[in-house]
Amino acid sequence: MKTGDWGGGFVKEQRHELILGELARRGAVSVAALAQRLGVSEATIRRDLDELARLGKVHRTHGGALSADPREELPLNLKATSYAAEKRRIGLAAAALIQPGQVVGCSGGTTVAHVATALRGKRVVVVTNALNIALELATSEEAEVIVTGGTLRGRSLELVGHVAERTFRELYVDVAVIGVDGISLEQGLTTYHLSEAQTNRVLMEQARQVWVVADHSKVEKVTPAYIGPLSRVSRFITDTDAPAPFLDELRRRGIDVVCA
Amino acid sequence: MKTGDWGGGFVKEQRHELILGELARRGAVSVAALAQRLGVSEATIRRDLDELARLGKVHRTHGGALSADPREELPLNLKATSYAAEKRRIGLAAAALIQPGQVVGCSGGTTVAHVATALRGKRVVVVTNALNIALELATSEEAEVIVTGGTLRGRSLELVGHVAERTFRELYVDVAVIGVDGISLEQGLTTYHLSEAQTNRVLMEQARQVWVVADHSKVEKVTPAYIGPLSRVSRFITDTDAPAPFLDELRRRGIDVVCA
DNA sequence: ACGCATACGCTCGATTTTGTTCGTTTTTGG
DNA sequence: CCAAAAACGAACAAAATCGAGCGTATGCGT
Repeated sequence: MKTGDWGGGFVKEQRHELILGELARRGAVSVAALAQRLGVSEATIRRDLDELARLGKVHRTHGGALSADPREELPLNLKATSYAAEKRRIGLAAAALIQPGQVVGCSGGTTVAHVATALRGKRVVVVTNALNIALELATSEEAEVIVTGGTLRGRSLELVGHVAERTFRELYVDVAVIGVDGISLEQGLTTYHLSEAQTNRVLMEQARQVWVVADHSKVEKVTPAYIGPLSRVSRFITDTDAPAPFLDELRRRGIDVVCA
Repeated sequence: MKTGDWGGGFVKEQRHELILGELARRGAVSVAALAQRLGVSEATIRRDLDELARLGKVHRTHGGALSADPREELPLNLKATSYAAEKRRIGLAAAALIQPGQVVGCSGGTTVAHVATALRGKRVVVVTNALNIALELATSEEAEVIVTGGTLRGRSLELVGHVAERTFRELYVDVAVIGVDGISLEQGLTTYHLSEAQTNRVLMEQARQVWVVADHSKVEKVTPAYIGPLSRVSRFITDTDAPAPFLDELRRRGIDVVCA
């Protein structure tokens, strides 16, 4: 088999990652759909599912599987997130722009988690209100991690509320890396949940520079909760599929745009 | 080696660098693709991958390799902990004694993590300084989780320091569930790390009741850092292999002993 | 120059993985 | 409740991959 071109040739473990990712996002998968999506026979998918079931990671059903371990639904498995490749590049690009010794504030979200992964090995201080970001850096010898504390917001693993905001206010950060669910010329930065938006806003206020990271699917999208205006953003890091006109307009407004 | 080539002549270290780079970028590599890309035989790639695997830098698979996930070293997989069965029973027993609506403070440690797992589905408020405990409850619809914040202490996933202690002091908990590395009649409660001991002590001070959970291997053991005296403990929950004389002495001192 | 160590490619039998076929079980839809 | 359709599991065959052994080349020190 010729592997290595694009995403056609997967080894078993990659399929498992993808299956778990699909499961984390949708909660259920079907044998037929996975077989087609991954370009392998249904027998192979059944064997994969059986193996994952033996490991207790999925709950097998007729025609597919359900997620078994509730923790699998958490955004901890970075390889399994949507646009994982793009986000990885974004993370690497963002981390490369961080100077040693700087204090970096990180909001939640899987894109920011990729930034955190790329920050491992760099001598930095990371302040975050997201447990998945803290977890990414927990095994780093170099990075120091400060968690804000706060009330845990279920699936997103973000800490919000009075405790989180107060801790953020006690600290000044060189760079705030903000993950958003929508970035729009008209509506600015938005996310899905009000409490997270509020916490992010506090982080932005404490930062010398505000960097926004988001894959192209977030561009020109507006979600319910308003975080802040584009005027506070000093840099936007996205992938190469982001529409050029949008990026040009950002540049015209003085924002440094990076395409990874 | 034929050095006269183009860029195809790599020495081992260069290949290793390139493999790790590719792995960091894509998350997975295949033997065949690497062999073609680097212009060497597949046998050489296998040797490279085996060597990198011995160094713990990659995770070997059939047909290629995945980037070694450093998160696997974290105490997140409860089933893989030592004395998992005993700890699970301890967790269930402890959780059964918690009343709905109570506020529970949880320290770190895998035994306490099992308590947290058993608390999922109960309507309680959990205050904790340990990320693994917060994660166990993140998907719970019933339990509310408050994380103290603080400086992340590497592998143990505990938050310590000024922020953690201040948040604890702001709250009163009905029950503090403390995990210890040693419990001794003479030396009281001990753990391995001073900072964690200090944080646990603050939690104990804020609790109406202090429960200690530990499997039998911790009994009559003393570890470097002192947490507090047995006199503050109101209940000790352990497994059935704990030595009876020790438990009798605890009972004599007015501690409620539960063997799960 | 010689010997030695290291790195590499090649071959070949063993192992793992995958696809296919076929009889059986489960689900679905009257 | 019954029959068609879908899904399953087991068995087998083909392909890919692996590991080990062996020979060769290159570099290095004596």
